[in-house]
Amino acid sequence: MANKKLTLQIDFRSGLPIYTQIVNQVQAQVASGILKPDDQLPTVRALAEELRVNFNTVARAYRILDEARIISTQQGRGTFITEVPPPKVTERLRRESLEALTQRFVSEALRLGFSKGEIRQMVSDQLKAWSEASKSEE
Amino acid sequence: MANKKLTLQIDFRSGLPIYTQIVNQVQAQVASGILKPDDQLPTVRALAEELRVNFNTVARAYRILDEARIISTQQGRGTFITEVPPPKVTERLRRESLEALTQRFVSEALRLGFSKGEIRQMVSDQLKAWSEASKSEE
DNA sequence: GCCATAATTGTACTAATTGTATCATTGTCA
DNA sequence: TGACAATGATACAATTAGTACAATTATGGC
Repeated sequence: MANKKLTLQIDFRSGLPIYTQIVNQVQAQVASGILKPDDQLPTVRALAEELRVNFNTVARAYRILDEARIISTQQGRGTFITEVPPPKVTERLRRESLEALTQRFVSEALRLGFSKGEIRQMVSDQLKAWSEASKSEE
Repeated sequence: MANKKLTLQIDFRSGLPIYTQIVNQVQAQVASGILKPDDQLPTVRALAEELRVNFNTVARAYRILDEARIISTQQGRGTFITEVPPPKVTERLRRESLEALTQRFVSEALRLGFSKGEIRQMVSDQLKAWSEASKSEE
C-alpha cells in the first residue's frame, strides 16, 4: 500500500520551472486522492532519473511540499504523503478523524499509567503553549 | 516475572527515527512502571523481527538506553531493566513522556485544522467514555 | 561432572540508501 | 551586459542494513 508509481508529466518547454511542475502535480494527485496518506514517494534520485533531471530539482520540489505540510521528508528514510487535512465538506468525517486521533492518544497515555487529570492538564498546557509560541505559525 | 511482552507502536512515517521511538517508548514504560527492574527485554533480533526493522536499529536504541542507565545490555545474555532511577528522575521521565506524547498529538491535530476547543472537547469526551467503558478506572 | 561444541545474544565496523547544504553553471530578460 | 532564477555538481549527514565477531549459555558425548 505504501508503494505506488507516481506518474508525472514534465513539459520542458512549458516555461514553468520543473520543480513547480512537480509540486503542482503531486499536489493535484493528493487532492484528487490518487496519492494517499502513507504513500511513499520515489526517492529524489529515483524520480530525478525517471524525469531526466537533476535530483536537486526534485529535492527542491519535495522541500516546498514539505513546507506546505503535504509530504514529510525524512533524511535517510524517504518521503511520505502526510495525512490530508480533513475536507470541510463532511462534518462527520472531520469529527471521526479527530476522534480516531484522540483515541489513539488517550489510550496510549492511559496505558502508560497517566491519570485522566494529568492528561487533561497536559493537553490544556500544550494548547496554551501553542497559542503563545505561535507568532510565526499559521 | 522476568519475561514480559513489550508492546511498542512504531510509526514509520512520523518523522521520528525508529531507534528514537523505541528509546522513548521503553523509557516511558519504565517511568510508568509497566517495565520493572530485572525485566528482560526482547533480544535485539526478536524485537527487530517483530517490528520489521533491522536488528542494528534495535541495538542502537538499546545502546542509547544503556548509556542512559535505564537498561543493562550484556553480550551473550540479553538486556534487562536496571534498578529504577530515584523518584525524582522517574518523575521527570514520566512527565517528559506525557509531554512528548501530548505534544505530538496536539501538533498533529492542529495541523489537521482542528480548533483548540474541538481538541479539548474531544479529549474530554474520550476520557469520559473510557470511564464508562471500564468502571474500575479511577 | 567435564569438556567440546553449538546456539544465542550483543558488539563493531562497514556499506548502502536517502535527504541536505552549498556553490557553480546556465539561460533569460530588462 | 548584468541580475536573477533555475538547474546541475559535489560533498555531506542521518538512518538503516549487512557481515563478521566476541561473550555467554545450553547441550551432548564421554
